[in-house]
Amino acid sequence: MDVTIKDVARAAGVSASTVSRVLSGNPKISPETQEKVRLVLRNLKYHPHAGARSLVTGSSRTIGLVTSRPGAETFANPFFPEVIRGICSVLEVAGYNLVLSTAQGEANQRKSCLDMLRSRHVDGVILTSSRLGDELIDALVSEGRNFVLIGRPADKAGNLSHPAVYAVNNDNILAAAVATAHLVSGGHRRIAFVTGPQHWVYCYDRLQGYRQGLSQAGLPLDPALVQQGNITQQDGNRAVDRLFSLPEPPTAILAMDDTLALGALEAAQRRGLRVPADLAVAGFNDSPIASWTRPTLTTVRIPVFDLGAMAARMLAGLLDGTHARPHQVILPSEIIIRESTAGN
Amino acid sequence: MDVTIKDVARAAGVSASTVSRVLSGNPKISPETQEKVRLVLRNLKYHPHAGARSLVTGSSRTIGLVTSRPGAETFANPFFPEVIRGICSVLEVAGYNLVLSTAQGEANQRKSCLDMLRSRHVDGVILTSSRLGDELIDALVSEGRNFVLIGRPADKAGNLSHPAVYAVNNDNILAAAVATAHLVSGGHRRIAFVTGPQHWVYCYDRLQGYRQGLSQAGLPLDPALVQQGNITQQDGNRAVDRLFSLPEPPTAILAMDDTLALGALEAAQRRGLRVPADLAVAGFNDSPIASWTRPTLTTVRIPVFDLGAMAARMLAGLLDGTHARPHQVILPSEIIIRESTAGN
DNA sequence: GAACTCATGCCATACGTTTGCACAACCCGT
DNA sequence: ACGGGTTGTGCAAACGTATGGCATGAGTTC
Repeated sequence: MDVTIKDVARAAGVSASTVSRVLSGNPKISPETQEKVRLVLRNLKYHPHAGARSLVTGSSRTIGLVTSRPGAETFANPFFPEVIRGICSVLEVAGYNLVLSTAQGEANQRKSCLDMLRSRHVDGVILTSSRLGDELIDALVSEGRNFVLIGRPADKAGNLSHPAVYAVNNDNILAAAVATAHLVSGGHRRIAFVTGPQHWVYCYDRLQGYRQGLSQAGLPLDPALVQQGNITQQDGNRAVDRLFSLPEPPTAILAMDDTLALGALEAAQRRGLRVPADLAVAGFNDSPIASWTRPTLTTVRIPVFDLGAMAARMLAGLLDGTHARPHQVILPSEIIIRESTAGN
Repeated sequence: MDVTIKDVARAAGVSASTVSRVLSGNPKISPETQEKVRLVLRNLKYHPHAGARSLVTGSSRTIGLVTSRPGAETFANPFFPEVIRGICSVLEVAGYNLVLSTAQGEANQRKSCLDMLRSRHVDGVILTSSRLGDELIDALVSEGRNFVLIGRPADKAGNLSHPAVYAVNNDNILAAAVATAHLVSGGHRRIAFVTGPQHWVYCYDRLQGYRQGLSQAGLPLDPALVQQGNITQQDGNRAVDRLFSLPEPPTAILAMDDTLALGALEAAQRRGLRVPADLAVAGFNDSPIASWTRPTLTTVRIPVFDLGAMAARMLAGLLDGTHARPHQVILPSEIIIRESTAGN
């Protein structure tokens, strides 16, 4: 059997409570006793029982991670491992473990997340993305749970919905507007937008940014130029096919994800279009592939590692009571201009 | 406060033990009582306290994941997210949660892994890779822990070390030998091998496969043609630089990872070499980038998702006592021949 | 109607920890 | 010598759950 705090107490000739206090660094224990207990702790290779501890303290030094992005995207671009790396880099020094939800699908994930909190008693949760009118966020708020969102809490109409929710995000609207402006500055007047499911806030926001970019340039929005699908290469292909069956095809495509941009690039070249001469293409995320395509791909770089690290830092601070700071923080993104839009 | 099993018992007019037995599906409870209790469980939104449960049962329906690969590789290729996807796909239906070790560095990870088992009482562990003479494996074996290795347990000399350890792997030796044979069949006689740190078993194995491939073709092994570094693009660059400062440079390069192959490709082209005419290049892993390079990259495809799923399946079976099957399973890999070796 | 079986559900205990409270020992100033 | 404060340590209760053994009562058999 495992060695318990009582075994240590007996071996050290003190009471269990004393051992517990030594463990928790309680200053009211005399140095000699501390030494004595510490020695025994080491000799007996004592390891605290996290379950028992959480039973009485209510906390488990554990936080949950919900990766509510669609599976295809999750592994197609480096978002997922990068954000985890960022989170771990902070959590390691803060002394928390990370529990992953293994659930797939919206309803399952919502259930799984709430379960981590209610049953497994994780101290808090990080969500890696949000939906318009996200029910999980509603539930977490109404239960008063500690959590940080990577993204932005938005209602069904796309407006900021829970202003008190801790969130870390990049300004997707601005980023898409900047990318659109970049294409405009290349002389483009008919710019298409290829996007994913609009229930994802980040998809929605990037579309808003595109619209904003157009209107700032005084360009009309042609609904036929907005192509929506899932976030796969094949959807990128399809978008190009549809766009080029239009009476007046676009001269530039802004895709809300590199995966889509890749698909668009592929389809364009298969059609014999020269990129960027006949069609400019830009993407989002600066995935490693973006610098290997021919032509290389213009894209918006998102600080994914920092997004994760900041979220973890906020959550850890929140739990330790050391974070009274702003509820929402925006990290800067950066447009990386490469050959696929070198049309100036 | 949370609703406990006693609250349910009181509301249902039964004892706590009865509720517990209903929860665990004990057949000695009459159907009527079961219904009554189930109703109250739902009404009161009861959620079991995992900590308390693990305190008495010793198990936590949780398994740990140790990602002992170097950070650079972890996020450069899709190995990490893919293997997690595979693991989760199985664990979700088996009803386990996944705890990630957040530790970095060998010693920390070893400590963190053992800690998950001893303190957090995870029921088992999956290791995503192994070292020659891996001390973590020794420790796990000597403590009699339940774990599955993705890879192969090897001693300092590279020989199979713990034959009873559950492991799932692809045959890296064979795969590298096949890749080497492919290059040989393209007429190459001077084939270089670019590899990573030899303390990783999979690096070591792929080197063995390369040697084996050479000797099967009756070719000598020239130590100068074996370049070792870390697993980054830059190391791929450097390898080419060194290889082409040799009096007799190679006509083909086999890299043990696509990241290295990418770096090699880049450096070769910067030197004005035509690939594959002047230099053939092949990699490992079939990362998405491999089909976007010019020329596209020949590579060995590893069934990463299946590796994860199989490991999870073995571990879950092991814990439920339903797995008496083989201790070591080998999954097939496949060479994907593309332009970068189209030299026949 | 007694003895016996059997299904059903309760009691008590155990799991390993933390923590409020009590208390013993000591020091200090009077 | 005495009261009043410290300082260090132990006692015991609590956290929420699972489970072996036992009590209860109904049904069965002679």
